[in-house]
Amino acid sequence: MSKKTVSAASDTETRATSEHAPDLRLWLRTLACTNLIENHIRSRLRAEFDITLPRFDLMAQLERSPQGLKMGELSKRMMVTGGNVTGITDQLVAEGLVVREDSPKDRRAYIVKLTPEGRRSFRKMAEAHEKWVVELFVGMDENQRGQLYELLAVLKTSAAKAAGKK
Amino acid sequence: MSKKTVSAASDTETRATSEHAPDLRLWLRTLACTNLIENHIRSRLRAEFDITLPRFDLMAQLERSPQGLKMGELSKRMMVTGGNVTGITDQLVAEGLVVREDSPKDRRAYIVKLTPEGRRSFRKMAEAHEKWVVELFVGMDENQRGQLYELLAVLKTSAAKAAGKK
DNA sequence: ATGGAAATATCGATGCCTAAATTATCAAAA
DNA sequence: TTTTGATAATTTAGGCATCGATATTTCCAT
Repeated sequence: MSKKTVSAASDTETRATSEHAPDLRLWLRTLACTNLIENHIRSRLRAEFDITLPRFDLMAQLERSPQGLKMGELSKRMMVTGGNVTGITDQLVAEGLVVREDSPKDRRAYIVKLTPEGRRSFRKMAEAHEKWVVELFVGMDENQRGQLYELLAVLKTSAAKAAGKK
Repeated sequence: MSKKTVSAASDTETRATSEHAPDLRLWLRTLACTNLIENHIRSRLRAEFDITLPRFDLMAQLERSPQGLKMGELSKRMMVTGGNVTGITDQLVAEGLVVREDSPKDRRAYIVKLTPEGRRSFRKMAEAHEKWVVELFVGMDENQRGQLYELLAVLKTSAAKAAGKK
């Protein structure tokens, strides 16, 4: 009867099987959605602004903290390791988009800030970025978006708790 | 009145500002959830089985396609580039967990399959993996999980459409 | 004060990931 | 045939990401 896998799946979710726990299927679907959107945004950022997603993300954090952030704060907020932040910051410094200033309070720490050019550059990109995101969610109605937002809050709490206590 | 940012945010979602479009906040929350869960699973896979998440994912694809998969099919299903699949497969071959067989139909292509050891090894890991996922979702009730699952289907369709054309 | 634990950032090794170029094969048309 | 174009996989170069180790500095209990 050749079920002939609907093929051309192109999708992480295909990892799920009917025997799998519903939670697993739910997780794989979540992952598939995120990858789809993230990959799309990543390639558009590259194509249209010649910037990488991690650099954009770091700049976004600084945009909303005009007083600047310490490396460790960036690391926490971006949910990546400290060594990683060091590397991304190096690149952005080399491009003149951010600066590392010595912290007056703590000689171990730096305060990272957007440069004027960095701020200008980011604002232009952020505008386009937001438009792309809106496009990607346009197939959901107002109500669905609201529900999804609330459900993800529940999930976040659940996962943070489970992940936190080892 | 110093709202004083609830701080200790530790969260990508902090990128959102009240001025941001609701869609953007929704997207950032989605991303935060995924990162939280994915990072947790990644570190447990490493700690308990000394394997990376990408290798686990590749093996998971093969587990449910016992006839084997071509490199390109793996690439599509995992939503990563072909060059990436080449590298991950190399590692798994070196570990004796998968094999590359010549395709009888097409001399350009390989068929990748789990070895008996790979299958045995994967099944043990998958069992633990599924348990972790269940733990992470335990804070959502049955109804919420069902709703989330359906809403993500809508999102996936929406995003695939928007990302596809253009 | 001071000695030890914790915090801040960086570095080095390793592996993932992409984009672009390359090699080899296939398939279909001139 | 032989050319043409597409497809399958790899390779290369650059950047992202983790982990573990290191050097400095800070904090605190003595």
